[in-house]
Amino acid sequence: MSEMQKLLNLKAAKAEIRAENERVILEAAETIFAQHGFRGSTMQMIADQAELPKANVHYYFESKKELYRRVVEQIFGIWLQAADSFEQSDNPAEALRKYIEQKMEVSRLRKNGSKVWANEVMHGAPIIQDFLETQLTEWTDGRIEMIQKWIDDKKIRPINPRWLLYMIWATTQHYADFAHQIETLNAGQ
Amino acid sequence: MSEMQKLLNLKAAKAEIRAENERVILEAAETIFAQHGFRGSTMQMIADQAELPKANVHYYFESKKELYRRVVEQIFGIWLQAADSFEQSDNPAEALRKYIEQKMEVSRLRKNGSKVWANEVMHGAPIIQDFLETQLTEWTDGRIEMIQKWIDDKKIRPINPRWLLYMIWATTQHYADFAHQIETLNAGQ
DNA sequence: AACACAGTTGACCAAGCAGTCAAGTTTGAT
DNA sequence: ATCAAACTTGACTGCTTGGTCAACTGTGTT
Repeated sequence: MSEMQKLLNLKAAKAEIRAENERVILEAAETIFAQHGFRGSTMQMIADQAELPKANVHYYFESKKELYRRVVEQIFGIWLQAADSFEQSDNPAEALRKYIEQKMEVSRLRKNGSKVWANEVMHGAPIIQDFLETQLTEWTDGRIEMIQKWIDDKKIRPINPRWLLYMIWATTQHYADFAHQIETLNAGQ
Repeated sequence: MSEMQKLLNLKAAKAEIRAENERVILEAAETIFAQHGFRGSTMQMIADQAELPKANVHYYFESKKELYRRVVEQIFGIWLQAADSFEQSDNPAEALRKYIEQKMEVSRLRKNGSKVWANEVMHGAPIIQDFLETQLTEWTDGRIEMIQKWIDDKKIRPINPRWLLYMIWATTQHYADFAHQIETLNAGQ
């Protein structure tokens, strides 16, 4: 084994421990933050959920705020990924269906993430304001242009594209954020 | 002045002070709880917003939980009031239009209340679970029956009535809960 | 003037919490 | 066997915060 190889092996092994622990902690944090909000969550709760001592959580994430930021960033990444499925297409029905399906899928599979996002935005987006202003704004403007083109080409009925997007977000998000209310109401069925 | 009259005057004057202070505190609490969530809000913040000493807030409301419960109950009252506008009607277009208008009005005028409600439900409705199970369930089942009748009478196209209601709630609520995101995205216009 | 009683308020306390620290353990390299 | 470096963890600390309390004020009654 060369010097370089050994060093790389060590680094790789350590990096794996770090990566795995960070993953476990992020997942636990997402669950706890979704259930109790930022202030309602304690580092002890997150540590218990991750089955690690509290001090160990602090070893990997400097502060509660830093951990929260990482959780929100991760969710925004998933959000953007789903957004990609709204791909350039000449067929509005297919493009919209794919996008809505994808959003519903995220709502189902990443319920906790959706809740954390909703919480963050509802409280004025103190952490992710820059995402809203840059990436999300750009993406939205692009899709609005696309929808407008469909309208100009008489492929769909005239509608305010912005409001259409807001309605899709509202309905898909609702199933994650208000899951509890919906489950309670559905229970009698 | 009779004994009785005097006593009533005194009681009325005192009752007014109490009523006014409770009103001021409830309004302040709604604002603070909407901005910071339950755990994120402190009694000191609420007291400052109400322009009263903290001890005075505790004089009128025994505990933070009690104050929060009162805020949420108040919102549910307003919610039910808006729900009344979905009155028995043979005209689906009018009934739905009125209801949606009313819900949008509540979202606009009682933004804080809507946010507190959303927060409460998102965290599993620890305080208002009984409302969901009784009053809200009854109301929902009634409207579903009404919508189903419209469908049976061929007055509207067939649609799952429950999902229609969920969609209305989702979209109207969205404008209150995600106001910040929407304002940010609209800013470029 | 004396009293009763609702309302007001600054000072205080105990519990809970984020974050620290120093003494450990593990692992792979030499 | 020894070392280095990353990782682990129980115990501790200072600060925040919900809630209490006792002294005080204002008002209408006798």
